[in-house]
Amino acid sequence: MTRRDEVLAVAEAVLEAEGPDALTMRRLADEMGMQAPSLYKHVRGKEDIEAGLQERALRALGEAIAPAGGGLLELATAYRVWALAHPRLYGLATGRPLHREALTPGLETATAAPLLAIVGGDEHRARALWALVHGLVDLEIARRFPPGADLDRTWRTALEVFSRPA
Amino acid sequence: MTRRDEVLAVAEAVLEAEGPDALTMRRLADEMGMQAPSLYKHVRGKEDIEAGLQERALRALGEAIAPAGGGLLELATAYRVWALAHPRLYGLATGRPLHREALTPGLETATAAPLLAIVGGDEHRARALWALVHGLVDLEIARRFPPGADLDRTWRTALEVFSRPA
DNA sequence: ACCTGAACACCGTTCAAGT
DNA sequence: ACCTGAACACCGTTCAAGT
Repeated sequence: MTRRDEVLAVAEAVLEAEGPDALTMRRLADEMGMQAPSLYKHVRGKEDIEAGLQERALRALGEAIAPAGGGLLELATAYRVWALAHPRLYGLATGRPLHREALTPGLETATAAPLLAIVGGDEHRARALWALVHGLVDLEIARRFPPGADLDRTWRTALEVFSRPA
Repeated sequence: MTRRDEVLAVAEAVLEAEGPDALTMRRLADEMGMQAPSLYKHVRGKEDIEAGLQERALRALGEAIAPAGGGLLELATAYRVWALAHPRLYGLATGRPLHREALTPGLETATAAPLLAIVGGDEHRARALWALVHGLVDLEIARRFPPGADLDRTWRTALEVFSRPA
């Protein structure tokens, strides 16, 4: 556990518990018992922290959906459950451009592998499926569906459309 | 054109041209030839400005997709074109909770009407379609698809899945 | 190698005061 | 009714200085 990883762990906890506004350099420093300028000895800046959180998010999401049994429903459910359990982290990893240059090579592909596998290796269908699942999760996290909407049913309907054979 | 609407028009222009970080009270005041505290005579605060921008976004998006001919492809294309032309405004209106209490009554429903119509009035299918289209647009705006991805083809594939009869 | 205090150029917002 | 200057409690980041 390097000092940088400690910063990232604290950052993830603060982000998830109190939201992006609470994720400030001064707050992280405080949490680690140091002054804000000292953070820059362990981390390049706030962008660097966000890049690190994206890496952690992809890794965790990938692990969450990988062991899901072969079915589309299982995969989608695992995706949904993880995203709803880590909404801010999920948003950080999908709602803005990836810091790809800072990512462990192959991580992006590895995370997406279960999606690709379930559509038989067709990358276009995999992207369409990703968009569907991401859209559902994103709108649910942002509470953008109408207040009374039955989201379980929305998910079921959406997945039925996708599982219908070509 | 009330003074509040002037603020919103300036805010939209700044947001779309330079991104959310440029959207500051001081910048807006400057653009209008006044000091930052004076803005509070025309607008309740930054939240109020964001609520006003959401209203403008929904109205404009609704107008953009309403006249699209009956086809799913036309509707989805109009949605995509508008969103890509106003990416930050689109994000403001879909990437965070709606300030529903500040919205013109019926606007949310009116904006969604074309989506609902095209699936024959089935609200669950309408939400699934919205999630799909939103997911595609959101990931495209955030440049989250792999660098070389053929997004036109992704859209085509996604819409084919949806148009297949039940 | 790691940490500090002071500083710089910013934020959103409040408030007394002016016209 | 509208605008201002000063102020408050914040930001991210740099830098000289200490150990």
